[in-house]
Amino acid sequence: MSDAEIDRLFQALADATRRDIVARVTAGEYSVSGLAALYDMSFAAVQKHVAVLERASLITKERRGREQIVRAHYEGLQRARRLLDDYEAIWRQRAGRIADILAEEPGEEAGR
Amino acid sequence: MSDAEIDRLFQALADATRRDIVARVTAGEYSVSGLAALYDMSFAAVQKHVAVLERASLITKERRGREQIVRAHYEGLQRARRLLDDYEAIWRQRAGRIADILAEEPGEEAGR
DNA sequence: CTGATATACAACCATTTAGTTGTAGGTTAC
DNA sequence: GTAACCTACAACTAAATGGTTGTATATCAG
Repeated sequence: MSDAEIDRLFQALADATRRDIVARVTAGEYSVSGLAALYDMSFAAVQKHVAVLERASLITKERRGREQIVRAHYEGLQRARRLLDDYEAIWRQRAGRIADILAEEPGEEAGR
Repeated sequence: MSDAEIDRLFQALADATRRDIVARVTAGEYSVSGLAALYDMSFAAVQKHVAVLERASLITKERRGREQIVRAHYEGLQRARRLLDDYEAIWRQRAGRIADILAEEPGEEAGR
């Protein structure tokens, strides 16, 4: 996963409207206009938010007649969560090292 | 946790340099200038990235003499991860509902 | 005290973002 | 076919972002 992809992923999540869209389409299906009706902004603005989420692989669109059905793309969300898990792993690793150092007998060279 | 706080959290993670800073200060201690030496940009630019991470509660700074020591703030990272966990919970809930619907006996009113 | 180091912050610039309105192209209903 | 609806996209604006340089302040070494 490239830096640019990860950038897009977190950038997409850094907006309350977009997070709400993700939550809603995760729970059920919505058309773009169905989503647009929920927010106090223009259709075009919501359409742009949907486009940002799509580029971030957090949702997918599928045409059904004249509507475009928006669905959550579970994998995108999973990838974001795994990245944060990786940071937590680094943290736990460090916590383990500190515990090791503290467990060393006093008088020994702690840094060696 | 307010929308603005969550915005700041994900926004802070949406930059490769800042993610690298988080990873490094999670593994060990760095001063601001110690971090700045790692990247091909001005000290002031790195300082700004550190400020963004601090406002997002992903790191803390502590003055030690003339240096400012940067440390990871585990709680901030945890909060981000929990938010993504919440989305996954919504997903699983939906997956459960779908399984329930599929499990209903054919002939019953599925929508009722 | 002087000089070097570490940080903070203001001012500026280019680019991106989040919103708007307007226009155009398909699809459905009648 | 015509009207209504859904979507796409261009063009514009205001504000935020990511970078720069320059200046000021505090700390440490000698």
